[in-house]
Amino acid sequence: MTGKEKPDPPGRIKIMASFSRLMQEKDFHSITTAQIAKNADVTEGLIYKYFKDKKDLLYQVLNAHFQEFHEKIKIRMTQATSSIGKLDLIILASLEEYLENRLLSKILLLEVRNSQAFFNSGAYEMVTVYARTILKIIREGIASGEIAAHTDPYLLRKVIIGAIEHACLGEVIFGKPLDIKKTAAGISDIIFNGVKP
Amino acid sequence: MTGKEKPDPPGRIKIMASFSRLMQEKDFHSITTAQIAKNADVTEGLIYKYFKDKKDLLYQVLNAHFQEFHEKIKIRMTQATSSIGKLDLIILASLEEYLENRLLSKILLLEVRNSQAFFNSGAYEMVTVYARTILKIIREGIASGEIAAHTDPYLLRKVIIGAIEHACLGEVIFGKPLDIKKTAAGISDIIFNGVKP
Amino acid sequence: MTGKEKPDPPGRIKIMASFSRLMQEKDFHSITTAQIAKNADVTEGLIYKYFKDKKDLLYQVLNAHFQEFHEKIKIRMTQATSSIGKLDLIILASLEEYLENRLLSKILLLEVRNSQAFFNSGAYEMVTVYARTILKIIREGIASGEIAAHTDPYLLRKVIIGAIEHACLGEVIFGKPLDIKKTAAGISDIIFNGVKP
Amino acid sequence: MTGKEKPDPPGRIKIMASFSRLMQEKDFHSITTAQIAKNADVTEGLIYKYFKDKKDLLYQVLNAHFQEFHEKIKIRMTQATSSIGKLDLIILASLEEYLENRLLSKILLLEVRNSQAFFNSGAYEMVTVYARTILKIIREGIASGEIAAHTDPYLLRKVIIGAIEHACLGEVIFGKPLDIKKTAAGISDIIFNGVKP
DNA sequence: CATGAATGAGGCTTCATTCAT
DNA sequence: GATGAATGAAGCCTCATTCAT
Repeated sequence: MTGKEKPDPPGRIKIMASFSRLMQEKDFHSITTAQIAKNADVTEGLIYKYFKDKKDLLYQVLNAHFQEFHEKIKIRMTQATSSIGKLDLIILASLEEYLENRLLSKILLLEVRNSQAFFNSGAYEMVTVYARTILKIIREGIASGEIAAHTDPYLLRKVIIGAIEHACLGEVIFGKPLDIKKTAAGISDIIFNGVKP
Repeated sequence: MTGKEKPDPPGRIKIMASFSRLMQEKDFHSITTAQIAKNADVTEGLIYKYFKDKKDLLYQVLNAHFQEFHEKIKIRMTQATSSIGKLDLIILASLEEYLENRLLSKILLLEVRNSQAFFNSGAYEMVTVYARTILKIIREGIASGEIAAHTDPYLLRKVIIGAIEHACLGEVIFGKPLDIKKTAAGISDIIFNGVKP
Repeated sequence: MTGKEKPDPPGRIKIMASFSRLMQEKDFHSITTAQIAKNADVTEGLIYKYFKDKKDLLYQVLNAHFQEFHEKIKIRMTQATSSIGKLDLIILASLEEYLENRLLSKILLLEVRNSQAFFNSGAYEMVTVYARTILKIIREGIASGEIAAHTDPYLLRKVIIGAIEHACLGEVIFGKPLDIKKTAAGISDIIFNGVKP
Repeated sequence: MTGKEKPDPPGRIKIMASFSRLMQEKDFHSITTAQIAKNADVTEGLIYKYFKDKKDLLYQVLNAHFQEFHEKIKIRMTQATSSIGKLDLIILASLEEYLENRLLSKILLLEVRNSQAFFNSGAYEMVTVYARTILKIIREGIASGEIAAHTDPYLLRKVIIGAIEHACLGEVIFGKPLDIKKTAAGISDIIFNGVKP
């Protein structure tokens, strides 16, 4: 009983939806406030009633999408018991989400890196939550002996996230289809078993 | 015998140098032609004598830097005999180059991904040459038995490049220092030996 | 018998108070209806229930403050008998009021002059009442022989008001402190006795 | 022979002229960059090639006009020998200039006071030069015994400038004609001889 | 080989104001 | 008596780009 949280005004919703739609097609810089407004069937001015900035709009939308993403990841992870199992699941789920939720992945893979500001924004926090989750699992794996003791957890995380993101790049940029299951399994195999015969 | 290659006119050189300098500090979108010109001690108009447009300037500069980069990589690779040894060297050399040549890495990691146009540009060719080099080595490794036969070469390449790029991200964006040798060795270890104990 | 004057509704009062407060800090143009409303803990819409527009709000507030101002001046003037005594008092009282009532002086010295509209507004009437009071006293002084017969009353008024206002400018704009008594006495001395030895 | 100072580009000149013209009719805030450009038969963008800001444009124009003003004042002052004679001339010349050069007086009397920024701008320097000139003459007058020893020079300056400015206000705002010679003489008489009979 | 004056399109943002509830 | 969602007009400014000289 948190009390009735008054729903967002229609204008706000329409603006966020419009922006989400546009982000699917173009990059942030190429989207103009005029387009956002027109697409939302709203006046440009209204954007600034609900968002400080065009950038603020990006962050808010990103936030909403990421929230969902992280929620799903967490739920799935309960299905695994071993640490490596969990990481497997994260790799799979991340790939799935990245590809399913093109908007999110575009923002994460392409836009966001450009702007110092982003990393100082609250939006970046979310990303780190995701990253911390991975780190935690790695440490558990090391503690439990599943992962070799001498492994640098930060570096392993870098390899995992790097592999995931790079694997999606082609899809995101060129729309090349990707066999998610196979890719996830392949990444896991390489990272956990190594490529030596 | 290409004949005497007439040297670039001073204006052209100054413009490229100026742009390179600016790219070290800011992102492409934030650099204005006015700044480029001022920084080069040249008039804005001159830029358009030598470059079709601002993007063309980016590609040309990128090209110049990448050429160097790839040259170095190739030279180093001669120092290794085994395929895995070569990949080790590539990982190390790439990290080194990325971090040493901030301009190049910034373009590669941040700018370039944003622009569809880039991938259709000649500039992207260069990147693929690098990627193909890696792929070739992987295939040699599989053929020679150094790398497990069931390995998907494309995926392995993705993991390698993903790991390298992600490892550099923090440095590039935040300026966090990175122990190159240790990082390179760690990545190699994870990918080639796996993280299982 | 104007009957019971129904008290102003709370919203109206809050809005005027809010606007007064804001005028203390910023100039009219820099104050937005949004700020006024927020500061008054009221919605923007309500402003337009009680005031025709933003300018109307200014005039109404100015009016209220000026009324007070003029009231005080009139009361004080009863304490003097000679015309020059009265003018002395006006100079002193005006300085006092200007400095005490920063809002009023800011409006009078800075805002109001900018707007043709103001001078066509009812608000300007008030100012002229003040000016007429001064003129009347000057004429009385000339009639009674206290002031040299050849003095142009309009011009003398200009000198008096000009001196007062300019003397306050520094304080109003920069917040430079001002010794009121000394300043008033000095102005009186200069104007009434001249500066020749 | 300071060398040929290259003349201002036509665009710059047209913009300043256009702005000067517009300032004659409206106040700063009501003048839009669009109007300035149209009136100058130039594109809006060009304004920002030559001026940092709309405000910068104001200052530059003010500067040009004030320079002239001060030049004239200085020349005239050489015609008087006594300090009071010089002040007489300043009063007369200032009135003349204010009324002749409506643009300057408008800026000085109306616009400029509104903006804190102005007083921190280089433009304000000029005004203080004028003010300092007056102060210097007053002090000379006191030293030479022309002006009563007990006179506060700052205050006297305030009275003089205040009288001049206030005397012009009506003309500037309403276009009421003003007999300059008579007004100047009247002000001088009041201030130097006092109004007592 | 290079200049420098000028353009034009459009971007983001602000704000007073209205109106249904 | 008051709210709050929404408007629309316009403002300032930026920038890549062109072209005559």
